[in-house]
Amino acid sequence: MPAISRPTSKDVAQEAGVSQSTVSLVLGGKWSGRVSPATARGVRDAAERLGYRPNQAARNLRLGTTRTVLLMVPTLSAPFFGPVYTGAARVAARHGFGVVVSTWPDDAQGPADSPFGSAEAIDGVLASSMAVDALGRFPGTPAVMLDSGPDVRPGAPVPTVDFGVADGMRAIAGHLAGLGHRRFGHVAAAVDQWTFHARAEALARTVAALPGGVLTRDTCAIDVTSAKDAALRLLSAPDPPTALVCDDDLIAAGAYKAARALGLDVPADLSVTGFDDVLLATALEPELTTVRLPAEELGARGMTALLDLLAGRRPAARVLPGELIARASTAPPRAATKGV
Amino acid sequence: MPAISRPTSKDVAQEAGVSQSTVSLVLGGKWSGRVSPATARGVRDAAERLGYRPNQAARNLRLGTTRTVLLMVPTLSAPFFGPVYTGAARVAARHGFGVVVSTWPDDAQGPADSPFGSAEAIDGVLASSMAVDALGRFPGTPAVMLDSGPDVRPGAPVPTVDFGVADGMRAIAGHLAGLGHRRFGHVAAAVDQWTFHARAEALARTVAALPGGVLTRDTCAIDVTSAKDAALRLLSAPDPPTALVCDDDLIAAGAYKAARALGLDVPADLSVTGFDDVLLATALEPELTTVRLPAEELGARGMTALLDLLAGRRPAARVLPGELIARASTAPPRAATKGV
DNA sequence: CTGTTAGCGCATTCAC
DNA sequence: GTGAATGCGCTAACAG
Repeated sequence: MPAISRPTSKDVAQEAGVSQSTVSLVLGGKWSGRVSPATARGVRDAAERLGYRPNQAARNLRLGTTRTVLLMVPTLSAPFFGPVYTGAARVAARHGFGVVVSTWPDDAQGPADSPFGSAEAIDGVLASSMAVDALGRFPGTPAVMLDSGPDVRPGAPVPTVDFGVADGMRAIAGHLAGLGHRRFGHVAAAVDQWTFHARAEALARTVAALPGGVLTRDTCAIDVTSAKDAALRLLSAPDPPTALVCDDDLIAAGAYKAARALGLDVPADLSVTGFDDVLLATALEPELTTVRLPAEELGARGMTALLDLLAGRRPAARVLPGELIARASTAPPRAATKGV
Repeated sequence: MPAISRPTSKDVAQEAGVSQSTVSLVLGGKWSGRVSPATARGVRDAAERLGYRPNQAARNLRLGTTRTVLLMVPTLSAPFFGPVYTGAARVAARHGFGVVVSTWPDDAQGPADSPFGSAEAIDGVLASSMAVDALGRFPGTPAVMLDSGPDVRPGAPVPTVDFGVADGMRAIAGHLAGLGHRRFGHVAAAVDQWTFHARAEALARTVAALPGGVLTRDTCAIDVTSAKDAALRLLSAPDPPTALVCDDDLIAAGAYKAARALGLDVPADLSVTGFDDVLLATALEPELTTVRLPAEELGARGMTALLDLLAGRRPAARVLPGELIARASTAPPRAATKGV
């Protein structure tokens, strides 16, 4: 006795008194002029009556495609990835594709990490903010890397879409320098991702090129408490920085807290900048000067590239510029104001 | 001439000079005492050489299970769902299951909304923060509803896991009342979800039961600007509230902004409370009094319930208590302090 | 217009 | 110990 197995197209065919292929045609929506309206109607009714739902696994096997792509992100707890998904899903939907998300390395550091890799049947993968070798889980699967830096490996590189973080960081430093700042503190994220390395390097170069420019640096995890501590260390140095350049908006929130703990006013006594322009940036007081990264466009462009790849085209690498958003957390340093 | 089709187990068999079933046994890890070590080794080598990856669609079809469940959430842009995923993925991994995420209604409001519903082959669905009829997309699929309120439909209801939001709201109101507040303003989320209806009702009842209690109410979208406007309206009334109870931490951030715009100090002139206890709560200044909702545990319990369901057991509905986290955004009202 | 047939790639019986 | 045969549910040729 079979258990509560779901009805198959065969069952529908039997119920409707037709053959399986007719069912497939009707339910597949391609019966124009091939099946009589009456029969089609009967098939639909039978399917409805039985509560028939096609078996996706069988469909996928037969078709050789799932019209589904996987978006791999390092974590879902960072607000940054929501828009990336939205952008990707939007263009995917336009092409009849679906998007599912998964995290890697697994948010779930359970003892029994999935033994067989991903059980997903997918047509391609979009990997955001991770090293290229993350694709090792999906050898042979068409892939596009997002926010992971250019693929420098020889041979056939994976297409990439990145932000112009170096330019963004230069814009921040230029903005601050224009305000009169010379002593910068970099509150850097202690995260081994391309984007943070690129930010650090761009800032270092820019400050080095600035006459009288001085840069100190401390690192922290991307959370408020850790960021506050790092900012505190930077600010406690003799001859402390007049501007704190933070790798992330959340880190900037920690810098705010450090400033308050030391009785410093932002921006009068200390300028603070963030990066990413997430919701938090305008929730803070004063509102944060930061670099807006077009996260949704990253997802959209990435998906476009992946669909191109699936269609046999080779998309070119792309860089999406960031945009400096000057708000209320930056101002001329006290010394400079005094000096003028 | 076939294109770049991936190698199949048949190819591996040929390469290794054995039969398909031997390949399946070896790669499936169940060859103990059925295949000679030498043969097994040969198979592994051949698979490696060819870069063989089993076809998941075929595997899923044959096995009748995908060991994958879908987590459906309304949006990925809200910080709340990251932990839910983490909790769900953790217990899923422990049972050899994977979790993929999808949003619904689609974040991607593209013109061509996915015509065939989800193309995913899944064993079950975990639906968070949505109405029961969202499950209409997956009729017959085992499902558990999260943070969606009890399933009041007769018959075989869907198992649910919820937060004790009513108790949480009562705790907030009680805390504020204990501080001496009597005039409350509810900055409510204009979102048609069970959790917000429950919050509104609990607050209304509690204030109504409070001698001298007065409640005004305004609604907004869950974003800073909209929340600020709503708070401003509440605060501009004659005889304004001394405490603003916000439906969400982000809304509380908007309330902070409204207070500052009116020259009111939080908490001296105005107490503000949030809900959820997301990262933002401690990024704000002063840190926010709020109710912590165990989001990760919601995911974990939900997945446990779903796995029970898949195993043929019927999990009981569960309610996870919230916890009042009193921080620096609440204090006695001026009038009360003066009165003492 | 409709039914019959074949096979997608895999895991699993059952012979040998 | 290993190979041949079978069928999961579906779609797309091809007959009729």
